[in-house]
Amino acid sequence: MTFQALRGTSDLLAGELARWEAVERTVRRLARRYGYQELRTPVIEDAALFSRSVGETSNIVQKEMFRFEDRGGREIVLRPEGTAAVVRAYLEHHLHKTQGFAKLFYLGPMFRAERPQAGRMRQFHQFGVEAVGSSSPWLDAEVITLCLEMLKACGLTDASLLLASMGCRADQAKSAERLRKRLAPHRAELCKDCQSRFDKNVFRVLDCKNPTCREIVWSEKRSPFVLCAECEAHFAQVKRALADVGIAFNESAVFARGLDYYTRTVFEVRSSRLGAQDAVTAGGRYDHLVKELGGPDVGAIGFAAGIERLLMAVHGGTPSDAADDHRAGIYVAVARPDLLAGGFSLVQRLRRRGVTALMDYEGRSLKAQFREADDARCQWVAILGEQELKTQSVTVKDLAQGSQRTIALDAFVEEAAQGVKAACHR
RNA sequence: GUGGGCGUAGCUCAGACUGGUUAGAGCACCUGGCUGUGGCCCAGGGGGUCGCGGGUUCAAAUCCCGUCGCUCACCCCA
Repeated sequence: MTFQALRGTSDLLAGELARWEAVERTVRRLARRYGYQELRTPVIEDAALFSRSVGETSNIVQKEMFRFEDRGGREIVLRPEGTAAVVRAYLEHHLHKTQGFAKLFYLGPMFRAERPQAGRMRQFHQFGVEAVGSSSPWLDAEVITLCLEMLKACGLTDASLLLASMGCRADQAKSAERLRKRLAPHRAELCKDCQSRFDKNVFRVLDCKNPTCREIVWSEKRSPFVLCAECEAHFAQVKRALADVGIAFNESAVFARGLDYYTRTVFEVRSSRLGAQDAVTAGGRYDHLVKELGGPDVGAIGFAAGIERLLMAVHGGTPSDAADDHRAGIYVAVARPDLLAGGFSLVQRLRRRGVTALMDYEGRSLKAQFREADDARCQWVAILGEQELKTQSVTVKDLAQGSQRTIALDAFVEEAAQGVKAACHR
């Protein structure tokens, strides 16, 4: 009986992890540059948090949450997204009272019980940014700019930004009504899914792939979306601010986010280097969520980016072992198995002085030890043999140059430790 | 939840259509040539319930059925 990682989950090994760490470093560096502070929330939350925020009728809540009952009969879920939890924490720690406005970012795993495919995992990872407590359009521009800067700094070169405004709640109701009125005469012709979408969430009919549905939707040229004067002004300001800092975008009237909390500005960043799941980032304003979760009536905006998708778009299928010429560290090789004790005390002396040091404990041939030193990309091999033992010295070979010399043991340890210190000051 | 493709060595894959001696290759790994020296070369070696279960047959990696897994797509989304 052998075990394997659950469907839609995966292990990350050293080579791949280097890329993840680079993304995490970049995200933290840029987030702080823009004044956002890291927040870590639990992976499990009260199920109601998401049904209330993301929406009872949303796909995520209806069929994609990992849900279970704990011993006290509480409904628990593995978080399917980050925004609701951030707002929950914002309120739980009274950030609305102590600082009013909070700029937060997070990084971590999310869970959705979907059928896996390219760019879609059951446990996937996101980094995200949330600015909670303001309705300023400048903040929309800041968040979108930060998002693009992060993606670019991570190496994404073909990001395309899609921008739209869903309007306020009143606008959405009006738009929905207009759309329903337009579709009503053709209701019987719509596909089965759209029949139910008509009542549940009409906007979803707009991105139906069914040819008949498409034809009906597009038969009227005028957009079903209406924006009130305030929302129109807000959106115009966002677009102006983005243009001022040189951010290019495509405006699209027909994409609407499938999460109920979105209002006004919504955006998505896609990459052409991805398959069917081409959204690397999505986000938008959620001006009523804080209040709906029991807080004050303040606006907020944020986004979440999929790390797996980002890495896929940046590196494609390139293997990650990145065998560069960089060599570092010392491999201690012993000429005979009975010298293992001397070798072990030498690697420990080196490690305690901050030097990377490796050795083989199997008592293998020098040839095998050298091969391993080379595979591990060590810079030097320090040989301990009979001759060295007699004179309390080591023979040190530079693997890149092939040169070799014998020096006193204590002097060697000192030299190696100084070398590390020098490298740190550089 | 629905469809397509694929499961043979650690990895990438031949072999399958036209069942037939001990199931192969390359890479990786180990050992030796070079008894105190890496990369290159040469020689040798270890490693496989052919995903699993059943059926057909004298005989199944190969044909049939089922099942599990992976993968891509739909849906939806990061």
